[in-house]
Amino acid sequence: MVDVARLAGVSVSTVSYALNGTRPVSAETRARIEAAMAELKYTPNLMARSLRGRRSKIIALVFPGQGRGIDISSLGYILGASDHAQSLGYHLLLWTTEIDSLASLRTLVGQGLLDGVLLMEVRMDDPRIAVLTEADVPFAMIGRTDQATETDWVDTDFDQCVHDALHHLTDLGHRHVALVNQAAPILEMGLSGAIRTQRAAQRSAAQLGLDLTAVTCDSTAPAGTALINHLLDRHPQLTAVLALNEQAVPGVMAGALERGLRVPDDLSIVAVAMSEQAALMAVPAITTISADEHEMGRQGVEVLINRLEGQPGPNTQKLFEGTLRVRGTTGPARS
Amino acid sequence: MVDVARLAGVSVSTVSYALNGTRPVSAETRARIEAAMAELKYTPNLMARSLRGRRSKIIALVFPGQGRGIDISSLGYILGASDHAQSLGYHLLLWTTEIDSLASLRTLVGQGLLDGVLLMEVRMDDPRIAVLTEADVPFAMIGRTDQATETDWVDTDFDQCVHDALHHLTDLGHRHVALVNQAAPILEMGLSGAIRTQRAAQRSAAQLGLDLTAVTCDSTAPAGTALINHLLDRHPQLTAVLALNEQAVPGVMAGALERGLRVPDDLSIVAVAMSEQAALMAVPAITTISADEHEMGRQGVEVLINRLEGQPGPNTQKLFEGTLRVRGTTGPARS
DNA sequence: ACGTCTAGTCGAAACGTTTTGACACATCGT
DNA sequence: ACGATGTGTCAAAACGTTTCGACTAGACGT
Repeated sequence: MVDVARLAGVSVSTVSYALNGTRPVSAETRARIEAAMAELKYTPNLMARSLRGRRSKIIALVFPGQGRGIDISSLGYILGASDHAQSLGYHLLLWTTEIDSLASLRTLVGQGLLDGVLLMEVRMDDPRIAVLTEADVPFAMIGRTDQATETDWVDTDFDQCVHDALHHLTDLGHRHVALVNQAAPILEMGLSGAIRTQRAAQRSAAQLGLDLTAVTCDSTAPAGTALINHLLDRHPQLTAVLALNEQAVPGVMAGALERGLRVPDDLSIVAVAMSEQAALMAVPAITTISADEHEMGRQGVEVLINRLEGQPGPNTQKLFEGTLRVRGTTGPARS
Repeated sequence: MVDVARLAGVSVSTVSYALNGTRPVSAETRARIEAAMAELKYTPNLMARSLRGRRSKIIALVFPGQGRGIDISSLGYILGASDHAQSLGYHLLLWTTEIDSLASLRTLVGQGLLDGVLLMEVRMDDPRIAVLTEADVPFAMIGRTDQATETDWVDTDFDQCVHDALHHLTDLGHRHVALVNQAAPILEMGLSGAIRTQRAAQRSAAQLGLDLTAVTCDSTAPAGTALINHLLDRHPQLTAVLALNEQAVPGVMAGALERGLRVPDDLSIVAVAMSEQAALMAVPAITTISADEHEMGRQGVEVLINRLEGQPGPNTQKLFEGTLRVRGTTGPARS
């Protein structure tokens, strides 16, 4: 920058003003400065800028992805967030350590590297919020806590998803439905989507007069297979499955087939919050109800950056309705 | 840091020495400093450190993920890289803009924010290398270019994968095999894995006396379905498919089933570089040959950071063999 | 003709570290 | 008893920006 200033015959501060428009600069001076920058291939140093200006244009996406295995929908969120961050001129740091490691989160935000944080895999009572509040780091969430009034978030409308899914099944004549949720440890630690789905399913089932059996299932295809076998042994009257477990669903289908059941003739399946891609990979393609993950990731970043740059204002909270896509795994209940 | 120094009754430089071990500090002084740091909840500021020390401990993972849709194996690489970066004390920046946008890459590395770059989706002749070399930014690749002697990389051994896969099919009596590769634009732009697979397949087929039909296919299940129909119309003698297209494979299976063909009895399928998870989601589970993506992502970071911190030395280049996992989609050729 | 405003520019201080050179003191081999 | 070596500490310079206060010159209203 000193070189640019010298070459353009102005002071460094003038170069800075030309760069940021902080103060007016005459047209001819600006032209000389720009020429000098081009000639020297000058790019502003982000570290110095951040150090002085105490804003780094870096946000972190906190994604403790290990507990659940890898699902495609997660990648959708991540890519959506990353794309949008870049288009808004931000850098996206990916932080994948386990959710319980609060110390590492504290260190991360303490380093003064981040302008803000976007939280994924939110729990109903999420200890990370205290850490971030204490460190005074702005944040937003993809997902929401139990009392989520004072925070910014985007989330899937699980109530609506579950209700519409169960409604769909009821319309087809199903009366006995199993909810295949995430793995037990995940429910125990209170992952928001899993808990909300559970609650919504119980509520909707009661309302629709359905018999609902709620079970947990590890996030692997084999676990799904084992589970559906166990489930059908115990509850032979079951004709439908509502699943919040992208990875177990194919296993459930496989298990049903192995038992000689046809999908959807003998067993209907509808998956909540499963990605399009995963749904289309199965044969038959899976009936799903979910919100667009890419868009949600995008909006998460949008909300966060709005908080960073906008005036204080009230919290932004966006609920995304899922669209029911009836594909090949739901049909009339066998009589 | 000034506060810590004051509280501990030493100078800032001494605090710095205690922090980094740059110079000896007496045990009692160190204890006082540590107490002061704890009391003040001091965390070193990364921006200042980077500005002065000209190393940021930030690396970027350049992952132009949009061209191909989203596949699970990609997420494996990303998570592997992210985990390992963190365990080595680095931050991982995710950069997802399109591969052709060299200008944006130039800007990124020009900002002096990055210690190094890890490149994914490498082309046989990759223009990004020139950009990085010119900007004098250390880099490593997951994948490799055509003449990859002067660079650091980790890559799947596509030759071995393809050869073993075709060998497996030959052993089962297959003589007429189709190679279902990535989408045409991806091959045209020279994506390394796709090109290598193509070449290796042709070479191995010739060697094994196989009749090989190589085709491209968009990365979606429906495209796979359309393709296999077209393919079987034209080449009814086909009994096996070798695929490098995680997302099309389920579509290929579905298409075959719709035609009344059984898998693997009438059509065998083996997928190259498909993730475990995707393979297990299908029914029957898909026979694959692939390297561990998580481990490769990990090693990519390892190699990069080794270059950053180690002495100059020769280039590190690691080829990962794929392991053949025979599952439910390969069987004896129908006679 | 006088103060007031705005455009345009500059020099210097600040952001929070690391690193350099210098110094004091003790230990050691001869 | 003497230089050499090693340990422990400090003050100050640097890293590359942004921003503050100050200044000039012209325009404007009265």
